[in-house]
Amino acid sequence: MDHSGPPNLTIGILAKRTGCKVETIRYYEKIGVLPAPGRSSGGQRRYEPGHLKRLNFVRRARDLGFTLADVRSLLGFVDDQDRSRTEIQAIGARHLENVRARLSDLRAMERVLDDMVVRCQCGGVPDCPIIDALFDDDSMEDHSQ
Amino acid sequence: MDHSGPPNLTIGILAKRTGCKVETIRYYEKIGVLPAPGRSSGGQRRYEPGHLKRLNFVRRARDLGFTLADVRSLLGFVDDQDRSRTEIQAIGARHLENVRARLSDLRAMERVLDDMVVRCQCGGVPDCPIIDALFDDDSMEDHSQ
DNA sequence: TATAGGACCTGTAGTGACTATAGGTTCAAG
DNA sequence: CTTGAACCTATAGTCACTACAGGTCCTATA
Repeated sequence: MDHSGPPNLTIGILAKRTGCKVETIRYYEKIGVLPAPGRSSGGQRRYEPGHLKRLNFVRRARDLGFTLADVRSLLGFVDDQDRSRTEIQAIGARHLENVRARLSDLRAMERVLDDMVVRCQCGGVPDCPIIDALFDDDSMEDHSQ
Repeated sequence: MDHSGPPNLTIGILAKRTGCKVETIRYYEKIGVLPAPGRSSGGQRRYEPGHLKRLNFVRRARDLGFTLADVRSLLGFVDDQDRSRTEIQAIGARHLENVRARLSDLRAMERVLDDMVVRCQCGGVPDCPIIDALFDDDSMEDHSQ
């Protein structure tokens, strides 16, 4: 009748709830991003709600393209609330810049690729605009920036 | 007075001309993307203009985000001109789709990050919108799409 | 209670596309 | 002939996982 006991969060359930793979969870534990949980008598991992919350944080940050190093920093702020909060903004802003740089690269790629694919009604390699675009010097000289 | 001899393209010059690092060029040779050049009497690589052209192709394709596997395929078309040219377009089109998917992911990231950073005038971790956004469930539920 | 089979365990190796390092050799200018 | 930059090979490291091998545990059903 006592169902207030431990929620018996196995690694598989945690995986399902967070969208992480089981191996990834073990990997996060190994590299110290997720604290080691308790174990069952047979040695299997048994998690608590805090783990779920933290893993969701990690997954979400990763989805946003933060590196694991960034994630570690961000978790540092969570774990040690006394650290400067402006650093949090700095990480966010720095990452936003990264994302915007990648965006502009990708937009340039899209433009060139679209051009290539649309123009490609080629009758063979010697006249293929895709191949040509890659061999010739003009098309991509500085898409970065 | 004979300056029609071999252009003495060393690996360093090739690197400078293509924007590749020396190590990357040796790596491309090892994995078979760039053919092994001749050697000097002392065993150093001496390239010919064809290598420069091919390496430029590889670098440009990589810049456009093609994988090395794609590059290998594309070079296959160059090396064996009898293969179906529709495959070239297929590779281009498939890659364009990839690029567009990455673009839409990045745009979603940008939106969320910008939001986070702009709103972050936080006075500490407990109220930091960046940290909150990562802990709470709502903000990012499906940016992929 | 026995058993089947899914979930779990550890440890290691592989992925992609390089990059870095160590420890040595060659080349070309002065 | 010497100096030092550029080259050589081979190996290990990077990031963020992913996959595999070879085993153990847990639990639902017969």
